[in-house]
Amino acid sequence: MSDQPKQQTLSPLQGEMVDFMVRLFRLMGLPKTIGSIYGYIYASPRPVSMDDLTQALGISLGSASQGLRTLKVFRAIRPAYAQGERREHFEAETDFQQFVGAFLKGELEQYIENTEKRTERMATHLKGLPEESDKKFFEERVGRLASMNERARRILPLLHEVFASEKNNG
Amino acid sequence: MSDQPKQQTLSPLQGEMVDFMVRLFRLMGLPKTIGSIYGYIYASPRPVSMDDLTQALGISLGSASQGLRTLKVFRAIRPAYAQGERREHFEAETDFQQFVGAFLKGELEQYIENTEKRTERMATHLKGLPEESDKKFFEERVGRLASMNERARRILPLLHEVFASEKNNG
DNA sequence: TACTTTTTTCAGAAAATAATGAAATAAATG
DNA sequence: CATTTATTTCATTATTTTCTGAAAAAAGTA
Repeated sequence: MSDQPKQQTLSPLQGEMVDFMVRLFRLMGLPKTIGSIYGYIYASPRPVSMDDLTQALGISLGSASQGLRTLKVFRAIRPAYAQGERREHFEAETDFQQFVGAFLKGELEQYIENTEKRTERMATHLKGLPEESDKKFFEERVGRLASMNERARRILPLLHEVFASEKNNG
Repeated sequence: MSDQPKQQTLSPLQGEMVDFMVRLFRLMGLPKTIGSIYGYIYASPRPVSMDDLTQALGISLGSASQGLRTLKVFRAIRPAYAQGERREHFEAETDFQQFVGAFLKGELEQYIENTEKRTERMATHLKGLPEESDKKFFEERVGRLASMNERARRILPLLHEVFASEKNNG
C-alpha cells in the first residue's frame, strides 16, 4: 500500500526527545505511554498517524487511541492533513509552555478549591470543641492550614506568568 | 500496662487533618501512609509513639516504622520526650512550608539538572545530522527544549520565596 | 447499500507501587 | 547478662495503575 515505508525505529535524537517528554509528562502525573506519544509526534517532521505510533513505539492500538484522546483534550496535539492519506494524522502543539501551564494550573486550582472547603469544615468542628480539649492547640493548627492554602491561592496567578510567554523570557 | 488509655479513634477534626495531609503529601508523590502518619502527629496535642500510630490509623508496624523514617529524613517530625515513657515519641514540625518547599525544590533541581544533560546530548546528535534530514526542523525543536529548561532553571529561586517565610506573607 | 478500513471502548492481563507481618536486630531494664 | 520490650528490615501479599487486544462502532469507499 504505502510506497514510502514509514520509519520503524527512532533515531538517537528522536529517542532522547521521547524520553524528555516521558519525563515531562510524568511530572504532570501522566503515564509513560502518553508522554512517549507526544514525544514521538514532537520529534516527527511530518504528521503522524496512529499506526505510525504503534509501529514506532511498540504500543497497542488501545493505548495509542486513548493517549491521542488525552493529548487532544490538553491541546498538546492537533489534527493535520497528510497528502492523500486516509488516516487521521497529528502534529505537535509546540508551545507546550501553554498546555503544561494550563494543566498544572487546572490541577492546582482544583486542589486549592478542595482544600478551602476542607479548612472551612475544620473551622466548623472547632466551634463545637469544649475549651478544655486542647481547643487552643487545634485553633492554631487549623489557622496554619487555612493560611497556607490562602497563600497558595495568591501564588496561583504567578504560575501563569511562568509558562505563558516565550516573548518576554526566551 | 498503661493507666491512661490512649485514644483509639480520631475526632472528626483530626480526621480532616489527616486527610489534608494525605492530599498534601500525595502532591509530593508520597504514599498515603506517610501523609496519614504526619497528619496524625500534626493533629496530636501531645507527642506520639509508633504504637499510637498503628492503633489510631490501623497501619502495620512496618509501615509506621518506614513512614517515620521518611518523615525524619524530611525533617517533617522531630523526636520529643514524653514523661516517663520508654518508647520514642514524635511531634510535628509545623513549619511545613519549610519542608514541603525544600522537598519540591530538591526534586525540581534534580529534574532540571537531568534535563540539561539530556539537551546537551541532543545538541551533540544534532551535529552529526546531514543537512537534508530535516536538520532545520530538529534544530528548532532542540532549541525549544533547551530554552524551556533554561527558563525553568531561572524560575527555581522564586520557589524558595513562595514557601520560605511566614513573616512576610502570613 | 454492502464492504473495507480505521478508531474507540472496555474487560481482563500485566506491571508498578504500597503495605503487611514475622524474623532479626537493637535498646532498655532489673 | 539474661530477659523483656521496642524498632527495623525485607520477602511476600495486596492494591492501584497502566496496558492490551478483541469486539463494537464509526467512517470511508465503491
